[in-house]
Amino acid sequence: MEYTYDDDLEELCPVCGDKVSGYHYGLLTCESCKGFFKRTVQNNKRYTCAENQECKIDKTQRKRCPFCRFQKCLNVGMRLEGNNNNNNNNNSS
DNA sequence: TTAGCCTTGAAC
DNA sequence: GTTCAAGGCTAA
Repeated sequence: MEYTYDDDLEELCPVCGDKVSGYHYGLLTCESCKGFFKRTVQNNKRYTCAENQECKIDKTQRKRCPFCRFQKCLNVGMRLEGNNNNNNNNNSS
């Protein structure tokens, strides 16, 4: 058995770093990001970053910066509707 | 407002 | 008929 989950594990959200529950919106994300992304996009939520929109999204700061969290969601390639955002991510099956 | 769990629908 | 994903609802 190899315990290589020390640096980065494939079973972690590329957004917040929580444990993924499965494929959501085209990416492996956690239930939190799923509900957050849905609530944000489906309700046309509008957040504002108090800094430079470059906050580091972690499991502790993700709740502090919903704007940067949502930004990262799109940055990793999440899409709710037929929104096709051109973004290339390194993901090989 | 965020996270989690449950239910329903679609695809295979 | 079964499996996976998305959506909805509830709880903290």
